[in-house]
Amino acid sequence: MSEKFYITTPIYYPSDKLHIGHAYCTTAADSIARFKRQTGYDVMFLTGTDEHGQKIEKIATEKGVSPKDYVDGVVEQIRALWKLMNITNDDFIRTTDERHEVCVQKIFQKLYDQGDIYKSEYESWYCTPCEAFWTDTQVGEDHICPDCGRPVQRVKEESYFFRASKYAPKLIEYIKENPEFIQPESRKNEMLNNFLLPGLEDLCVSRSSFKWGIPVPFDKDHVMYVWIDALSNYISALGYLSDDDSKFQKYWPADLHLVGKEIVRFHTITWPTILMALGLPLPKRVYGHGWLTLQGGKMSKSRGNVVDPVVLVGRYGVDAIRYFLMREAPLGSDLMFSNELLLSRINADLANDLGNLLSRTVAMIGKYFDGQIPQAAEEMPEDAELVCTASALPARVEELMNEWQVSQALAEIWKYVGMLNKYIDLTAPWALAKDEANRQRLGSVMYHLAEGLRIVSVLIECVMPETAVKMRAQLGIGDMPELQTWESIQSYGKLGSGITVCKGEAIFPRIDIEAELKTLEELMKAAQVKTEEPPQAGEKIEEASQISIDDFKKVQLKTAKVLACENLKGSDKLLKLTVKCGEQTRTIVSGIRESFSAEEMVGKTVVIVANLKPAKLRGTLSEGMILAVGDNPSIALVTADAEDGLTVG
RNA sequence: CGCGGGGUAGAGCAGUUUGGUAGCUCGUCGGGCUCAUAACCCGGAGGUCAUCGGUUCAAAUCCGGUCCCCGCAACCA
Repeated sequence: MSEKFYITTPIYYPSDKLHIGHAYCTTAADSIARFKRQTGYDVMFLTGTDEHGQKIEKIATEKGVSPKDYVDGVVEQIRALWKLMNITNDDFIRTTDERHEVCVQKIFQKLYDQGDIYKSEYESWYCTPCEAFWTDTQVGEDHICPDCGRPVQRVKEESYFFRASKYAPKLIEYIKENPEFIQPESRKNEMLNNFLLPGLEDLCVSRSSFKWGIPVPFDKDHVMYVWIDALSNYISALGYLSDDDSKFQKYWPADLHLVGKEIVRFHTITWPTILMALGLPLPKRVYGHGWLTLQGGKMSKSRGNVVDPVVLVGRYGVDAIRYFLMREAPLGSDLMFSNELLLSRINADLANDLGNLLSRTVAMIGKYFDGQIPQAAEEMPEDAELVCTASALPARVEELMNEWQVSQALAEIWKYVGMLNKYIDLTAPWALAKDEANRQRLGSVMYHLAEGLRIVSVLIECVMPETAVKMRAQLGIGDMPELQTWESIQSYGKLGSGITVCKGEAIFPRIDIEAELKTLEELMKAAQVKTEEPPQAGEKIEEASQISIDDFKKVQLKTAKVLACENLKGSDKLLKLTVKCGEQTRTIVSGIRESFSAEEMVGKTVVIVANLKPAKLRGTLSEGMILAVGDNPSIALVTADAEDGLTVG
């Protein structure tokens, strides 16, 4: 019976659609899960969504739908994203699943019954108009609501608390005795010095200020606060405390909780103390991965600098994106993202090194041997190094993958790809082909290239599953599963001769980076409503890249009449406009308040970009963009002396 | 002095644990090759390793001071 491996991602908060940072974490987990399966483990890979809480309740209310309907919609998008990214999770847990709610209520009850949960008072700041609670740091020294800017009041709320403090000494001991538990290592010290050693406070685990949560079983006025609800997903999904807990018996404790570095704390302190109270073993490892950063800063919805994975996958294919995410930086450190880095990585590693290697190999086998992979003959010195590297590679990759060094593993594989390219130069097959006497040698060279590529296809499969398939199709081994297993690359030379290769399309077409950067910039802009800051004059002018009429037609410009307009609360630059565009009315948020008052906007007929992807600005969904010229505070509007709802063009 | 991470060639990073000729990828310049996706291969240029001081025969690496960047501080992965 094979050994089990249980890996999880965090459950994501479906307040909005996910961005590439979430995709990063899930792709990493997926690559590791696939690798474990490949090397013979019985894998359980879990991801899901954390759907309760005040924030979701509020967003749903604003949109006029029930919280459940709202999250149902977002969750569908998330599932679609994982499908698009080729994520092979074995289960998808939602905290609104009945199985989860039942389980969590049992856990809560159990902790209460054994005296680990007690009733007390929770003191914080409250903003009455926003109906929101805030922490000391959130309200700042001035005690101002971070949302609406109005003063907040100090209030006390009755809450249930979990006796986390009781388990702190035991946890400190555990962390010290299990240095592998928190990774990377630097996080361990952070947790100990920052939170555990100074003394752990008990945890507020219920709220009565909002309703969108799992009810506390013995107190109708309270719903559970995030901690027990969300963290328990890792065991509720396995059927803990249910009629059938066979999965729990089999897979718990988790082998790896892969989490973002900002939630390491909850996974290495909160979660373990809950597990200790339940008398359950702790996860073997919690790994805090880094973030995707943009221009040195963190990507976040509120900064409006999110990168949409769907756009990128649509343009370059899922494997290119998966490769970039896994290759560009070690899992533990931050990963700098820019379009330029992405494109140059795709070109250099995937198009030039790997894609071109496959292409030239298959072409030469076609040209010199009618497409039949020849036999390897006598081994020459230059072959030996290749064979030696290839033979050692699987073990090396396995070692690195087992330390979650996906990036390093890929680097090792690419060293071998580099060697194969160099091997072609060294052996100069085109020269060998000129003399029939070299036919055996030529065949040998072709064989080593084909076998090398087969091995690479197996090694990269966990990160680039589609590419592995494409490579094998071209190598003519697509329908030979025995040549695709991890086992099959343990010894060099499993590839038989006489197999017919099949020249196909370039697996990674080379990208014209300069042109593509411009295109991408446009796409990203389109996906991300322009807001407060219009481009600085003079900065962006350069020569605008030329576009075709078809490109232009993609932008739907329409006339729209401003029916109503108000200042957007919480902002000093934005106006919220309600416009009529033909049959429909829509809301548009625009950063023109420094130039126009709300009153003077009403009644104007302006030109809008009608098919701009909606985006949220200061909490309000903006469904379009108003065209204007110049900079604040002297913007001029592009107005039209015409009906609303007409197409401009 | 809240805690943690970082400052190494034009860009992104490794090297710091166990001091001893500063390395990788991209870019750039020159050469080679023509099987291949203007790709591949070879070579060159480019760094006072943030800064000041200390220890040492020897410091990117150890110690201390200063400056700057980033993250965490009850939940944006």
